[in-house]
Amino acid sequence: MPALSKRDIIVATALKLFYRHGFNATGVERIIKEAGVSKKTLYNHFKSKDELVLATLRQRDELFRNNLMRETERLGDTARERLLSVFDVHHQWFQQKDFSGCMFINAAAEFSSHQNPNHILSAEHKRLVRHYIRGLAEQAGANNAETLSKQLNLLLEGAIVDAYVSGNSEAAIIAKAMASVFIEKALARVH
Amino acid sequence: MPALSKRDIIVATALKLFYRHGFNATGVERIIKEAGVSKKTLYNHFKSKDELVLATLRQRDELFRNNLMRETERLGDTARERLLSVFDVHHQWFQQKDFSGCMFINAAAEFSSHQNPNHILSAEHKRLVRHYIRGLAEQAGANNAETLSKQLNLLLEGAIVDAYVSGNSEAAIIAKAMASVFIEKALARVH
DNA sequence: ACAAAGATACACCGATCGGTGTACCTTGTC
DNA sequence: GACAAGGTACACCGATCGGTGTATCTTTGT
Repeated sequence: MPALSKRDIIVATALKLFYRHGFNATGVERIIKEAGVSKKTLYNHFKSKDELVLATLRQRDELFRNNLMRETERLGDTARERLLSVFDVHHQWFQQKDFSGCMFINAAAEFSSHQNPNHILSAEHKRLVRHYIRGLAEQAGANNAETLSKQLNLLLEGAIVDAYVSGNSEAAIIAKAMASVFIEKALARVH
Repeated sequence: MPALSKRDIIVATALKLFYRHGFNATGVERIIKEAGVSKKTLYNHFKSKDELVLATLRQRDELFRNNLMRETERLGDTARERLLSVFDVHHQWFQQKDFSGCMFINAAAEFSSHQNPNHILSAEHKRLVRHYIRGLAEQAGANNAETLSKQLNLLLEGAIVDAYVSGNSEAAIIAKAMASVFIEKALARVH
């Protein structure tokens, strides 16, 4: 019994290639070649390339958020600390040599229609990340967890783009320092 | 003598299509069709599609920054005010019905290699926008114009992504409020 | 041992990709 | 009125696109 099903191999390979080279720029021929799988097998598991893209994005969302939550909780002991370690986790991410920006921002760029399932899923991913941050903000006892989560989320997005497009490897550091200002504000005792 | 040369028509048409549908997803066939121009004419002005993409991005950079500077200066009278009106200009941009995010973020997503000329030009565009902001910060007498410009730039990037991917039409408002915190800090009298 | 499931190789499909070659036609200039 | 420049239409190129059909082979459960 294989630890990885053919389907898993296909998704993992497609994920790597889509992330590295883009969606439209990656043909199914290349995916099956690198996955070591026949074209028939791919189309046995997925009705179309577009369905494969969607499955790939779903997988990425799961892997990304699981890693974000695990690492954030490893680096920070309290909810307050964790609001900041979110930025450290992003910083680590930006340093990885295969960092190619946020796959969901990239997907939104290629699938520009807001009705496109891939774009919708990208928005959903962003919503879920922000939801996690809002949870941390609530646990930390923030005055307005909703507002704080929107602020921190915006800083994260900015850092990702700056790190990727401009290659600014300290983007997360700057964003973290900015974040601390709003965290302090939101967690200050109301007097 | 035509007001617009064939070349200008081609670039303008390609700009619209690339921005709306993406680079790889837009074929030259469609461009020449909508531009009302023969394929030979296009390849008479540009050696390849990639060269057309580059020319298109250059044009976009010029148009975007000219508009940004003009509108920013129209909306704010002092340098301090203008540091904030930058966000108002972005807010207006986000409300436009043909808003499809930042063309340079989109380009970086599709041309992922940092050595790719289109990616390099995108980074250069971002650098020039930040340079403009730093100029405003200096005119306003900021303590550390370099730092402030990095902070405001990060907020702008975040707002653009949030407005586009998640369709958050108030992203610029949030970013502006956050920006004011750092502007206040940087312009406070040192005592 | 046997049959069903699933994977394989490979040929093939029409459409589209970026790009070229040819031949004609329009336009402004001297 | 001749000429060159630059435009047009259109056929065509090899390559690749996403996707399918067929026939064979390997694995799997019972």
